[in-house]
Amino acid sequence: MKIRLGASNYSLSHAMSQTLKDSIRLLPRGTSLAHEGDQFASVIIVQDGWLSTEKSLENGARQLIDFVMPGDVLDPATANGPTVALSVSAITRVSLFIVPADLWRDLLTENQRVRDAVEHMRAAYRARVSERILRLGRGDARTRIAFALLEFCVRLDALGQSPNQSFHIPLTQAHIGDFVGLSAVHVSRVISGFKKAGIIETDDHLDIYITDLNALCHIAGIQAETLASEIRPVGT
Amino acid sequence: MKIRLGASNYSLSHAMSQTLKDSIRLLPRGTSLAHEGDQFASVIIVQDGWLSTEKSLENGARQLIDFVMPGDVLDPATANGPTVALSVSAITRVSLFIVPADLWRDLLTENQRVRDAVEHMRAAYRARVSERILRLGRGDARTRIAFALLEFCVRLDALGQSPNQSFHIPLTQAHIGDFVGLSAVHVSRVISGFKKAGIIETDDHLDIYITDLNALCHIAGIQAETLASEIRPVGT
DNA sequence: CGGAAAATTTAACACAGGTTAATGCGCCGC
DNA sequence: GCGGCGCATTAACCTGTGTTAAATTTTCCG
Repeated sequence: MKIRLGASNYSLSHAMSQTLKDSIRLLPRGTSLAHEGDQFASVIIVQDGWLSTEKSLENGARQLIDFVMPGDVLDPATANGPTVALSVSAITRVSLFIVPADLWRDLLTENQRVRDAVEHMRAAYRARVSERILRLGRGDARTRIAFALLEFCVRLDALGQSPNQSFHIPLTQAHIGDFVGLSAVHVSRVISGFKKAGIIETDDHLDIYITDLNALCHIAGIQAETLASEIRPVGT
Repeated sequence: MKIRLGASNYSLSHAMSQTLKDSIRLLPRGTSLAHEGDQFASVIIVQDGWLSTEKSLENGARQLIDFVMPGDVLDPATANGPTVALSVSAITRVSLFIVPADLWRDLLTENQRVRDAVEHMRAAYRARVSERILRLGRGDARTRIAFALLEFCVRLDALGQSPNQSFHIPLTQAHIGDFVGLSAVHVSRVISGFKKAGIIETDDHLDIYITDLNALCHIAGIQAETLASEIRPVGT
């Protein structure tokens, strides 16, 4: 059996394949996989579709922590073993592996190539999150949204889903707001502004086409090359 | 030789000890270890003192991404190999190991116990960062600062440096502002408010004593128990 | 096709927190 | 003991974004 990690597929040992067969799942859009505070001692490996991870404040305000895309590994463990700190749900229909923690540990132990791939993806995750924290803490609304769009573009590009800066994101503007810490209303204002300034165009819902990449990078506060090389789940 | 990871010390093989001897450093406060964009292919293991990791926007606004405390491992790698995405500097005098990436990989490969300890610390890191992103995106100033104080308290407690909610942090209010995405002026306003409300007391610079833990947890939007168990680098 | 529900857009108003600047305070070096 | 400097505090004013609500457009589904 093959498993997708990052942009590559990995063959597994026969024994591991047998064990993992049972952990394949196909879930409809909207499925909730875990809630903050749940016990959940597994790792999720997305093969197709998007998941979101999110947390909420007591007043109900929601913050999306990350999107989990095809090839990504989500390990929701905290320092407190099986208790998870975030909620996980399916933004689109997804296919994924749900791999029990001990099995995952075995897999990492037995397969150096997988271990290296996972290390690489984690480095990409940390870099991505650092960029996002910077803009959440210090960027204004335009900076945050511009960066989010560029992040989608780069990550989808690595999946071959963003031919020349045009790509689809399965999100509402409310999702984007919850991701960058803004109200949905303000997201609308900012995106309208980008359209009027000729920086992006949209079809339909959120089929986005970046018409002025340099302007968007400038607003986001990053150079196009830097972005791709730091953040992208696959080497160069 | 022994090395501190999390709250425990680990003995290394003789060969590894010999190799690591050369990587011990003792650096004065203010030393800069790496800058955004540098090439830096090593992992840093702090034995004593605090490091900060930070990033800046083009307009100069600074955001602290994390504090690296004794026993913590900092791996600044991005998806792009040796190019780092953040700046690292010494907030206090620090003693640390600077371990070249390939050596670090060998260490993880050869020593399962170290690997498990590192996994555990990373899970703690991810949980901590998720909590912080939530408050950066959706919390107001009081929530963010209350949470930061609690985070310090819990992390220092795990190091035995926070006897009954009183602890020292080697930071200015400007540091705190850069950490939680607020101006130094507003940090002052909020902290004064906490003092007047009888929630915390301070000596000197930033020797903090949490006098009303429940109130602070309530403002931060977290239960005291949850906080400790998720975030803390050492098991329960 | 039609009607309801969801998502977006726009406008008006409110306020949390930024900015600037002035003041105070403690510490250090000489 | 004195001057200087970094840090904290306080006040006055301003602005970016939230909130609410209403109008419009799109999507969904029978």
